[in-house]
Amino acid sequence: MAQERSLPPVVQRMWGREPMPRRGPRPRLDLDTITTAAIEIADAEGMAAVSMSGVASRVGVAATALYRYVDSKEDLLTAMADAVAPEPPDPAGMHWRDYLALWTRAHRDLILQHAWVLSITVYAPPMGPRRLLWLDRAIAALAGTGLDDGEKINVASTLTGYALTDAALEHTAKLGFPELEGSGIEGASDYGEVLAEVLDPEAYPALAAAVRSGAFGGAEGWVEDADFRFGLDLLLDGVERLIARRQPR
Amino acid sequence: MAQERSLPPVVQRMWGREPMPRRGPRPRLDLDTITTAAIEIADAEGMAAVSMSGVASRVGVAATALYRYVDSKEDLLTAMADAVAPEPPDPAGMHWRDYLALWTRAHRDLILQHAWVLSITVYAPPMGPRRLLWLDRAIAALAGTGLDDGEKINVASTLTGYALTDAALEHTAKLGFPELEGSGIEGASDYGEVLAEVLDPEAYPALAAAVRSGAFGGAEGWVEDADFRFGLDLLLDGVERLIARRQPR
DNA sequence: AAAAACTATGAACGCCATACACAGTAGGCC
DNA sequence: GGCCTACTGTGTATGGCGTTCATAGTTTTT
Repeated sequence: MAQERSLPPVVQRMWGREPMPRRGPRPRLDLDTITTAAIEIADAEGMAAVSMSGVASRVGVAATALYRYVDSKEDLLTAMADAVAPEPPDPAGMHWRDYLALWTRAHRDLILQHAWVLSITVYAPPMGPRRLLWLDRAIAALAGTGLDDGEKINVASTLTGYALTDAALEHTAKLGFPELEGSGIEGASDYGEVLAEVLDPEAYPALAAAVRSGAFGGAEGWVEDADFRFGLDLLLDGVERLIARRQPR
Repeated sequence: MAQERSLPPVVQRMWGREPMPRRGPRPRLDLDTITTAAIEIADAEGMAAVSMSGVASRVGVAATALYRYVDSKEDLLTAMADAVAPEPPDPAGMHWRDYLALWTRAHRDLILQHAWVLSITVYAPPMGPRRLLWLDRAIAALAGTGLDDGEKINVASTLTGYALTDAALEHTAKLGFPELEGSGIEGASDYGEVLAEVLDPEAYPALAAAVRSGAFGGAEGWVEDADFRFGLDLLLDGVERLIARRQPR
């Protein structure tokens, strides 16, 4: 209590609490139109194309005008990361497991549709209204399972992390590896060939064997979504087992 | 086969294949000393302090000299991400579950000790010798479980992602949230208070209830590592169940 | 009508990654 | 031994970036 505790301006604006100035000209913008413009740029041209001046010119102001609404570019990025999230799916009447599977998949698809999210540190605990709504729905879905609130939050965090991980993997698997651009190596199966070329079977016995057996084969035997469902089921099995432990009937 | 397929220079250098020039002056550097210098800077002052000129002046050359060893800063970053990894723990004689728990924990601790890793896209499939060695050990630990190679790799990927997720969470929980710097909000429990202030219980019923019940309490009832072990056990339970399905005896 | 409060602007700063021409160096070859 | 050639590190330069600051302009209050 020794220190003034107030939310930073951006957080307030994220929650729609735009300060209404009593005097002076009306603001021409609000945080929403700014983040929307930034998101459009990121969607179209990638995160690298998002610059303060770029966003500013898209909304029709000078670059420096943005700093009336955002303290730094960092702020803008976190606002973007919240604003991309749509409404979460509705858990009404669904079994927790079905819902969480749907929820995690939707989360992953969301990230894949806006892959630039991966280049923001999404790991920071959510502060914005939309991501918190997702969290709320996940917790709600776990009502009646016997888990305590802390456990519910942990489950949601773990699933969020999994959605991120899988989205990132799928993204690089589809679009190729940035490091290998222009080297003729493009897909996941080529990745395997690279490994085969570089790996010393004595130093990397298990991995070399896996590569030789074609575990990175890619196209052949590829089932849409198989990898995602694999890990997801792993996690949900774990949750189910935890719930069973909490309700031993 | 239509295209020349050759590894990019950095990848070759990561694997110790430094080109030995036949003529001209001997190179004063190699990739290793460069990445070592960069890592020292990142460890001491954070990723933001890693600039080409900074790294260059630390190794005693002009900034542009680095481009003889690295095609771009991106390249340097991926080399760094590989070079921080120490030797993985030795799986000899351990049960797969014990080893993977140890492995994942070591992985997380590694990231926490070099938190700047989180600001690199670590999601790209590993190409460097050290991270691939970690992957090799995880696969090796799963020998004799009846999983096929693809499944083993998926397990390792999922655990890697979990280590990342948890490291990021723990990092921000300890050091506070960058967005809230200078606002008097510092730990995880303050985070809960912020949420309480901002959340509308009607729009966020489950989350608001969790917050009120003190699920973000932080210090009280905090057990070292509890959150990490929670998710890890979730995952390993899932793996165990999968293995049981593969070997139904 | 004047003052006060607030907005957007334009110019400027420092930093960064990177391109390019050049100077210096050292092995290969006659 | 001396030239050629390939290669390394340097210096300079460029364009872009995020951000600061003083200023001009606009609207409300008094």
